[in-house]
Amino acid sequence: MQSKPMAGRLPEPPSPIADDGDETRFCGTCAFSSACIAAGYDKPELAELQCLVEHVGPFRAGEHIFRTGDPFRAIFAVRAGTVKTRMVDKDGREQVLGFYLPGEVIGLNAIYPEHFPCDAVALDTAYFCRFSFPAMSALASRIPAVQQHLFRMLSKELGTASLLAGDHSADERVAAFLLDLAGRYAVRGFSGTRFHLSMSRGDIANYLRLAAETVSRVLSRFRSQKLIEIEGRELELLNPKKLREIGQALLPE
Amino acid sequence: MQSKPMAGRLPEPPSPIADDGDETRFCGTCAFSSACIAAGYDKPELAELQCLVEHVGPFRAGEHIFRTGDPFRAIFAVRAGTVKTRMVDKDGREQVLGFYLPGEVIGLNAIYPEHFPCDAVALDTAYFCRFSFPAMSALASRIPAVQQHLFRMLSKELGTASLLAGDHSADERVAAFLLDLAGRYAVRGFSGTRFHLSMSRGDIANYLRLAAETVSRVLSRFRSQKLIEIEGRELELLNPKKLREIGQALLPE
DNA sequence: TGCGCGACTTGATCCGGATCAATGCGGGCG
DNA sequence: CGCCCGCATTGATCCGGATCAAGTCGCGCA
Repeated sequence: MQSKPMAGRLPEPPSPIADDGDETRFCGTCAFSSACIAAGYDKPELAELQCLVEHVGPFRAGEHIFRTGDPFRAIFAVRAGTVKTRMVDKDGREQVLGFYLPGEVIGLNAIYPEHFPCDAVALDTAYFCRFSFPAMSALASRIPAVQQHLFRMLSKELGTASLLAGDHSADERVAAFLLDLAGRYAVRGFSGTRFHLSMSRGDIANYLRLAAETVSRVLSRFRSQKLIEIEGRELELLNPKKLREIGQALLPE
Repeated sequence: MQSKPMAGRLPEPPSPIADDGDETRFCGTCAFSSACIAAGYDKPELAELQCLVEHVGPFRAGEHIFRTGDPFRAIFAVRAGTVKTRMVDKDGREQVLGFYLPGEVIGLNAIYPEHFPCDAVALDTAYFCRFSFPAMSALASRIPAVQQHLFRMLSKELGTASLLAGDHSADERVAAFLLDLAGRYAVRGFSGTRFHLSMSRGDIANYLRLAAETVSRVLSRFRSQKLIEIEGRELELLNPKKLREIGQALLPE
């Protein structure tokens, strides 16, 4: 499915990894980092956060991090790689709910049902930090910053869910999708103009409620209009300004 | 505070009201009720919950409870009436995000941005319980049940956001919408087969990403198929089983 | 009482994107 | 090496729902 870390043919950009490799500190780009900072790196609370986190992985492309119906015990921060979440209805039709990049968190939508309501599937080789949720809750009770951080992550995800709402044209959706990805890479410190699409055209289409052929056509047209350069899954945004005009109805502000 | 719902008697059909009128206890059907019960009705903590809640209203149809950009200070539980939330993009196009019935909570998606990302508009005469969020957070830190309840409400809303995802036919969407409303009324103790649609066809259509004409046509067809009886905004589900078959792809399980 | 307006219904036509189909491409594997 | 399979691109056709257009109903208000 996806080319292995084998550095071969193309001079790929370095694979984004959100791990500074320093065990005594917490990933600087992780979604939890601000909670950690607020708690204070030097305080004993941070040590507790360290205690309840567990590094898991690698998962290979196509492997499940969790499956629909699994009992909810933990949330996961993506340390490296990319994940899609999806629901499969009883007719077997897949519905992609979202893509998650290094530093982002999956599993929050399982708190209420207490079971995962969707699958999480690795799109390439992926590593995670696993946070026991009971321990996390307990910690949140004692450290307001941690509680606040959980509230904010949940609330934030509520906001992004409504991003793909609305009846918008294929052009708008694709442009907004590319800019959304770009922005999320940029905020984690990666390039916001050149990156690798870990997901297939089919996954993008499914996520955007389009047909794979439509996504392919729109990308081709964007390329012929010099808005992007794309070869396979390697993408470069040539004219983000114009893309933003196209996708503005779907983008924040 | 505690302004009693002024006896401005409505000549309307029995409007669902989530307020038992007992000042010393909390609305039995409210979304917060389980948190209160967990805290224990007799314990002093409940008194604190009582303190931080403020009854507001009435709001007349069309009035705003909050507007896009308002600073976030509180969340609101619907005590009576119905609310829609909506975003308006810069072209002035409206996007309905959801409808909220008595006992449900609005404003959770404003925690992260710290400003309301959408408008909340009363669809009929509506009353609310207003919960100061800073006070609520503080209380959550001391009462695990309250914290857990907030987590669950947030997580639950994440789940419902994905209800209208997916590319589904107009029939599926409308059937699922009616059953969703029915289920939400039923869980609050109201009739799950006969109820009033507080929102216009246009609002329903906007929410479901359809045209108003399409919604009208589907409802007419459902009626001719004896699946529902509908007159104006008064609705009765005649064949929920069949509706469930139609809307199954969009419904939980 | 009659007017005017907004909500709703129903019919006719149009179009964006889905679907069907053919081809190219690369990679894994026997 | 050659086969096969899944992903991607591109072209041709089709269809569900949007849009345009009329007409009805109900209600607030002068």
